[in-house]
Amino acid sequence: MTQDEQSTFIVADDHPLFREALTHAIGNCVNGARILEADSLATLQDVVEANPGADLLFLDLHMPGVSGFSALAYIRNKHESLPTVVVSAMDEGSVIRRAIQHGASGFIPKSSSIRTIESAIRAVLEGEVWLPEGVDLEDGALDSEEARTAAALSSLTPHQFRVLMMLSEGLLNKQIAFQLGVSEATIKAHVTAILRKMQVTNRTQAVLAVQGLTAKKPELED
Amino acid sequence: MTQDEQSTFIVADDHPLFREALTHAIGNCVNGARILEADSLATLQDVVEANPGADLLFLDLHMPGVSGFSALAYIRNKHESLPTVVVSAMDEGSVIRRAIQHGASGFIPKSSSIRTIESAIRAVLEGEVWLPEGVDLEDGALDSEEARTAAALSSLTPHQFRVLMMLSEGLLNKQIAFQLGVSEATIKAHVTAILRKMQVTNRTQAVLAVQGLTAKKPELED
DNA sequence: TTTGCCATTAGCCAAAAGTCGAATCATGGC
DNA sequence: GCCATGATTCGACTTTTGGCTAATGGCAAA
Repeated sequence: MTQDEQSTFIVADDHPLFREALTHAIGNCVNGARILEADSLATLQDVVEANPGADLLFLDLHMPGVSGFSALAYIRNKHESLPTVVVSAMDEGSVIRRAIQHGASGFIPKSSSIRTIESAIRAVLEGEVWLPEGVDLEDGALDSEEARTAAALSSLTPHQFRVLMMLSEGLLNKQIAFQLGVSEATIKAHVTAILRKMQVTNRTQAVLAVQGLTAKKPELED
Repeated sequence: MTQDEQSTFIVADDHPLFREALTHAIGNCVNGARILEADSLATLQDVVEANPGADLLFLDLHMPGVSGFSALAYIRNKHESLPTVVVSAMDEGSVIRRAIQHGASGFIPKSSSIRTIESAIRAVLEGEVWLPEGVDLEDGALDSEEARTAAALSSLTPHQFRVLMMLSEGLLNKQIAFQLGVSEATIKAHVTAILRKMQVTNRTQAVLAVQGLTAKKPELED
């Protein structure tokens, strides 16, 4: 139990090479950093739950098991004390803006140089919000529909969230049950709870709500 | 049966004011144009089916009953002789590119001036592909997943397509049956045919495929 | 006219989805 | 230690889905 003072970082990305690069960058910024890696939604949840006091999470928007802002919205609302930096290959302004609106402390395009990444890490560790050059946030309002979905997501338990992500892949209850190693009855119970919390009446509507958090165009009004 | 030589235009947009503006613009470009209007998927289908020889269709990407490129892909593949110009408030390059890839003969941002719109109409009537200034198409390849979905959509009958769009709103068979004024058995027959043609095994997967045609980000690879 | 295709419906059946109530288990507070 | 809370689990039951067969009428092309 000799718990020392070192910082803990979580790197969630399904690309091993990129995880390594990020790990290096972190090492260059912080001495003796403890770095935990996750390459899927399942491991990410395990790591986050097991390390509530982690100092910073690096989160890719696209990993096995989740896509879009679902994981960001879920984790940010569940663990408000865990600053999260989004790391993504999509560097369009609208994606960056939404990431910040969902609570990200920064946004690092995957095309960034090591030098840039390191300065981003340093900035975020000091409590700043780091953005790529040339990006400003203008209005800070999240689409109300999207905000409602994000709030609903954050009310889900870890298992429920994972089940919802699997529903969003079009899987049957039976398939989900098999993959999670529980009975179909358990999945049904989870689904019922999900539908209730998301205020929808069937799985298709739940999936549609989640899809609204997947990277998409801002729909301009006329 | 005194069929004269006048041109027929179809304007599909749920915004009456914009339909009127477009109608005016068309009138300024073509003498004695016959203009048919549609404000929803249902009326659009009726008009298109009833006027197979129409000369040009103006199609909004967002109307009651459809969203995204579904209607464009469906109509373009069903009625290849009907040139279609997409009219949309979303004027990002990726949206324009995909519209053209789905067979549009042009793209008119709703923010365009009357003058611009008229020159667009003239260009398209002469067989050109009209784009906003500063947009070029670069590569012309449609995402293969998206192309497969588009092909599947075009194999649907009009009723099947409408049912699929209603599935995509999360409606029950019973609700769809009520709205269309037919029995639930009919809807079930349609759904079965839809699943077969789209090569999926349940309605959620069908809806996910359609969602892939809704405006979304190009997912960059790393 | 004959031949398809489409739309419509019914009926039957198996599978999947969704609801309810209840048992178990862990965890944190008193 | 004990209790309350909430997460997870599950079986039983009802509703919805989806597949299959079969029959009807309309409509358009060969």
